Amino acid sequence: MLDLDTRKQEILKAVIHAYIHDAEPVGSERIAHRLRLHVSPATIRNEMAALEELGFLSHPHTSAGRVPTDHGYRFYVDTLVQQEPSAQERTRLRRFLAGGDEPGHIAEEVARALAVVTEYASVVTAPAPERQLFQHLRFIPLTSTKVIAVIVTDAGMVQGRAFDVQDPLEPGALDRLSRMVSQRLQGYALAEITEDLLAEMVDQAAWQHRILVEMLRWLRHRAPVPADRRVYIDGTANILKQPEFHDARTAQPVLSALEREEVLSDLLEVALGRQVWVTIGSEHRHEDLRGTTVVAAPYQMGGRPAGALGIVGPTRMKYGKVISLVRYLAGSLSEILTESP
Amino acid sequence: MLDLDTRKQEILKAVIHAYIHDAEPVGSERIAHRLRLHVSPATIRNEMAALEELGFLSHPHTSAGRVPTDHGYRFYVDTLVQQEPSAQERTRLRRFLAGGDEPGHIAEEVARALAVVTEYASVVTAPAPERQLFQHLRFIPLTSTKVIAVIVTDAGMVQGRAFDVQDPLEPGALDRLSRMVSQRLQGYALAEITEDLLAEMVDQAAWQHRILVEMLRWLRHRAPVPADRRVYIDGTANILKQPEFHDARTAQPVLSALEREEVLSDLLEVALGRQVWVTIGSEHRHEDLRGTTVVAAPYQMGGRPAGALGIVGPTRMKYGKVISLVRYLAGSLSEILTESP
DNA sequence: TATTAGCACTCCGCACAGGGGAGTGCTAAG
DNA sequence: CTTAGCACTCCCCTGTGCGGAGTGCTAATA
Repeated sequence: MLDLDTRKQEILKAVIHAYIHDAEPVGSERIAHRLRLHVSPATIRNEMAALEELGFLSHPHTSAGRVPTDHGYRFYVDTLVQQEPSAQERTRLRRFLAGGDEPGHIAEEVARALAVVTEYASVVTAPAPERQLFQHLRFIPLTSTKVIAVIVTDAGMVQGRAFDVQDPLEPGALDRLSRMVSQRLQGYALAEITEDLLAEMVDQAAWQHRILVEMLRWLRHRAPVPADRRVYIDGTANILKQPEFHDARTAQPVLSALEREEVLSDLLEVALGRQVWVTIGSEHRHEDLRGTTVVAAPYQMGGRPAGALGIVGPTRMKYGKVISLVRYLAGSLSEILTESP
Repeated sequence: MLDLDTRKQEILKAVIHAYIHDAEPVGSERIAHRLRLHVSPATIRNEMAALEELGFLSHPHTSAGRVPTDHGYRFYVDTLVQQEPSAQERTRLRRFLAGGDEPGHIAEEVARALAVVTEYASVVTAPAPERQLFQHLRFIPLTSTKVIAVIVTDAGMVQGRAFDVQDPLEPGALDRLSRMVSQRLQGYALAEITEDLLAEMVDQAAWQHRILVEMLRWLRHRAPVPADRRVYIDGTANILKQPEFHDARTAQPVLSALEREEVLSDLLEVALGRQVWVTIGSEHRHEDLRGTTVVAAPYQMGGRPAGALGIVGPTRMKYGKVISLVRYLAGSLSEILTESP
């Protein structure tokens, strides 16, 4: 099943290209014309019938042309597609990325850029803070019973939060505590800071037990803190431009799904171990997305996995362009994040 | 033009209610039935013709029923609509609001709640940090040439950022600087911290000139900083459920517009001075939103204006429900934000 | 003068039929 | 194995006709 002869491959590719191009079932004649093979439409028809038998193409009705199946697209992306982003797209993306000054917003910038360039929807996770390295902690006394804890990571991220302490604290003690914790946690990834690690310190400074415990909980459950593991999405309205989603009742479930953050995280998560990952139509775990294809790629920060970015579009997607673009952008982003902060 | 006799008002109201209910042009017979007035359809027809003359109703074609115009809706919301949220909706909203723990995410929670309850799209600005009061600043030395500045506001918001300093600094000097700036700026709203204010301090500590200037720029242009003046939107997919947006080509421009943050800010900005503000169809400045109605209301934090929230739906909107809901929620949010932090 | 019954008229929406066209699958010949 | 020829299928478009909803007008009524 996996070894199609060259001509079948060529024909499948041609059908897919034609269908991607104008969203209409393609007939044998178009293919015969398009492929500069010296074969007649009848031959093409035979081959197409075979491809249908194999599950790569399908038939809306008797006298219609062929349409690729998810299976066909899968074969296509696995073995047939290969393309680099054009120089034009590269510079366009570069310019987009260069524009962003505030590093906290890089994920949004990337999402916008992807959406504009591809004309599909784009999804980007912000660099995951759990992977960043702890660098510094400082307790700042606010009132006699209120303390602000501020954490700085190696990527320059600053996060803070207020804590209540039961006993009045003198500033000197807080400074000592700050220094102690800072030294102890130096170099750990945020995700690695566990209860045990803090427990050690509690021994040395019993009276601060409560604040340390609360801080730990903050560090770990900080889950929804601004600009955190948030997922940014942009260009969802682009989906409505696709003819397969011209009927709102088809598009509605898709857009609804894309409003749910867990769904988006799921989409990107599968890409984590790989270079680029494509999920096509029925391969989706989430039912409402069965009409779409997602192309996703992870990016790094200082060599460590930091997040992922992707594209959501119709299964009839410009795979060549999108895959190379996503790969390229993930690479660029990794570079930028590794150099700058 | 503004003094419609009572019967015309009743009829207009009935037409609008019927049309809101099932999105189809409404005829004289339906109204005659609905209104328990002892009048015949013919009389209703005469009245409706008059209302059309006055610009409150219109006619898709000769033999169709009547449809409200934007003008008709305007009159309706200005003088005819009045409704309080049902007890059921109140508790439902309360529960939603109670669920949120992290205060940084209140805007998102509210957006979600509004979208779920109304089944339209919702827009919420996060509490604007410019309005919060400066409470504390602390410089934290990272390396000999890198310093983190952390600001704490009265609302408990903590924001930080790294600065490069040209000359190596000793910690004692930084602490003194922290204390000095903290004292000086105490009680100012973030937006009130101007160049002049910092300039004073520069005299007293000439060598820190650069860091103060940079900090000022940070404070003022912090514009796109996480969880900032950001606008959250949710439930955009709900718009596709409305029959008037069943054609994707109608919905696409609307959803595209709602992806642009400036547009959303504009929508909410008009509400700022008022209690609730309704923008109907053609009243919109932004062309792509001419088919929609926006209901928006501002909310306060500790008595000071902090942000706004709103609903975007079709002009054929459940005005009674939505207006009261938005008003109610803005009030609740003000309370919550004023009590808790 | 306001209301109403009656009625002609308009126009939408739908069902139906028929023709053209695109594209297939089969068969038989090269 | 390829291909020309051909019958066949089914979509889609167009035109037609009809029922129904709803209007606007007119004339009669309270």
